[in-house]
Amino acid sequence: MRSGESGRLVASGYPAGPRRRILLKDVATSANVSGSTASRALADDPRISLATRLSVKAAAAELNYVPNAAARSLRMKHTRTLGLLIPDLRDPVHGQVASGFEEEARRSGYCVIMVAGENEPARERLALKIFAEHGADGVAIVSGAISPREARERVDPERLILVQPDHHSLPRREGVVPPGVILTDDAGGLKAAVNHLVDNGYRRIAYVEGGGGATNKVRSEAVATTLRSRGVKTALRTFGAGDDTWRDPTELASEIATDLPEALVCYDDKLALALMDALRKLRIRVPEDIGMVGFDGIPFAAISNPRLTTVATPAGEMGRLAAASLVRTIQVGARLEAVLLPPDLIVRESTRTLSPPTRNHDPRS
Amino acid sequence: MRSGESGRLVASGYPAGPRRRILLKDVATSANVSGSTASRALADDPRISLATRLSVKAAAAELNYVPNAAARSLRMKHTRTLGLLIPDLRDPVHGQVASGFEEEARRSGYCVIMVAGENEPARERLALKIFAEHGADGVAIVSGAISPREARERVDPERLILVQPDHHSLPRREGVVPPGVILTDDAGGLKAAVNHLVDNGYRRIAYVEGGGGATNKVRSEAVATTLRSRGVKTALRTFGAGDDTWRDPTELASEIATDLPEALVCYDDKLALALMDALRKLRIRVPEDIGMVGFDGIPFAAISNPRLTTVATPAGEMGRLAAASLVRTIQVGARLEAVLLPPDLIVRESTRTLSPPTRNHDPRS
DNA sequence: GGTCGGTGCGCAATCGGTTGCTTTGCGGAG
DNA sequence: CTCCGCAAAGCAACCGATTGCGCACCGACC
Repeated sequence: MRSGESGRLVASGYPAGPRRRILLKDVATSANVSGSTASRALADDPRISLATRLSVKAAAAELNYVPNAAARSLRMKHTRTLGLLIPDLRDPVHGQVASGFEEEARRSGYCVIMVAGENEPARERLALKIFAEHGADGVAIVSGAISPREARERVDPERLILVQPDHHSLPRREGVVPPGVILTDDAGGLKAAVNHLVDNGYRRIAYVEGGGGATNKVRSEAVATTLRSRGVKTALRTFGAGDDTWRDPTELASEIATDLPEALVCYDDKLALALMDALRKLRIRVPEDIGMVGFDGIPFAAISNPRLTTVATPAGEMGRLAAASLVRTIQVGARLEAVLLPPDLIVRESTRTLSPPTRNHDPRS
Repeated sequence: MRSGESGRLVASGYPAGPRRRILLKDVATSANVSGSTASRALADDPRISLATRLSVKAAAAELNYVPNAAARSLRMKHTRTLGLLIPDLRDPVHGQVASGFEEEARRSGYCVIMVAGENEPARERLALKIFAEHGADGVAIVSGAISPREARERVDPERLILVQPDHHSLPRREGVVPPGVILTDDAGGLKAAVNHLVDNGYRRIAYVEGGGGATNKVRSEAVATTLRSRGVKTALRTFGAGDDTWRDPTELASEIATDLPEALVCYDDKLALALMDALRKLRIRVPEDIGMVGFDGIPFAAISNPRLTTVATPAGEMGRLAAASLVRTIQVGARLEAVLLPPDLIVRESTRTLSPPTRNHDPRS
């Protein structure tokens, strides 16, 4: 804001009115150099003298120059853009993933195109095509409905990463995780959860299903396996449709109420929370009448009444990791590693403990 | 999948390996026409004969042609891209807005670049610059930290829309809403909430602040005004710092507990829920000892214990509307109107009623 | 047979940066 | 005085799709 500046028109990135957008050429003219020099000056090319660089930059700032990404991308063959395909931005878990992904991408100078796939293969395929058209330098698919195989056919596998905070497309073989995948050790987390229950005297434990996907299967089996390994004789009961449909929590609750287990391990927090609400209507108290364990560690699980014991997964971290991996792959060409993140059992009020819990990870001091 | 096709290489959008990406020219060659004809054929230009159009399209499909958006944008001067600047994807309200926005944009053939501003002016300015570089055809700012004035300086106001589900940048003058803005009638919603409280015998009502922003002021004043208009003598008490900082719910709760009001109207659901949790630790029961009203209508408010009475705003709808308005402006050039959406009071368990509520909007049957 | 009119397509310019190669200019060495 | 070499900056091609303009061709009509 030096005084003495005349009323020279300064255009903004989006010129108001019919004013023409400022081009590199305008900057060049204003700095008395050619377009190529201006380009190199802005890129700090050592072949351009410092004085020239400075004056070009000054001119650019003065004119409020905004480069045209389309033109640059056309020539450069990259867009500094990442595609993020995610089922539902309203879901707390997916919101966390998206947030972490965007944050990390932004930190690395990438911007992200987000599209919601809504768990519909057709939409997901369309999204992937959009990413291709826009030349996304990398793509992350969060809990995709299409198979990893198809995904890898449609997107260069080198530039693709599959993030599965709550969705395992296939039951994994023991310890084998395909490359380019980020997921959590659901089985490990659930093992800790079931151990916690058994350690505290719970015996008649049931699992409540959520959808008929592979994740549900993984979680269900993890509960069963752990129960067996602990020598709990009672056969694991499961509630749920067993198919792809989500049962109405109220209906599910009354089914459960007919022969109350001692504890319920739920597919995820959302289900657990909804179930707690439904059970309350039936005057069934948690944890007095029944124990409750969720999965995901969504924020509200920490302030529900009772506060929910849950297996918390690092959803935000998964998003961040995905973006970071993609960027690294793009920039140094290193192949994406598979990552298996450990979840964390957070013991709260929805399960009673015989003695005070040895570890309480609840971040709410 | 006709038989007889030889093993011709079919490239995908992202060719695996070193295979070159398919260009329009390749399609043209394959269909024995020029590039210009191919372009026109794919655009269904009537000047191209039907037969040619068909054969070009067949070739494009066969080769799995994916147009280069950068090249197209460069020439066409538009990108079919919308920019969405939003504070935090993890927040349930913002997630709803983002979800609605993306969905509607997608329906109209636009894709959206999302960036989180984290309530920091510097990040928001950067985001706006990114949108400009990428040539976003329209921009929506959700609850921006920068002033509407500055926003309109940085983005062509014709292409900008301000969405304020939970953030009023300025206390509005009576009934005057600036153009290009979508917001909710907070005052009206809160009026209904306070009326509900007064109608049901609540008198000593307090407001709990959330941050020191203009929204907080609007809401606080709406409560006060309604209280006065109902002839409730008790002066409105408010809890909160009065400045930009959010108080710790536990701390807030103990302050409230020293002289318990009959009901608390909270800045938003998140605060109300956190407060309910904190009050529970102090053995204060809702609604027996104190009534609770939230604001926003986030999903979890419907299954909290007790279920929260709240002023629900149509966050998803605001997002959808923003995208739709932007698209309409872009396509037909109509100036954006201002929209004031009515919120909806949902009476649940956190406020006791003298008689059964006349209307119960709780969607959970 | 020549010209007119219309249909169907192709040539080449264009969008706005980036970059390989070349040109300019200047100081110092021969 | 000429030549060499290097530093600094410009020319022009290029990225891939779109589009104004013009050309070729064909049947029809005078």
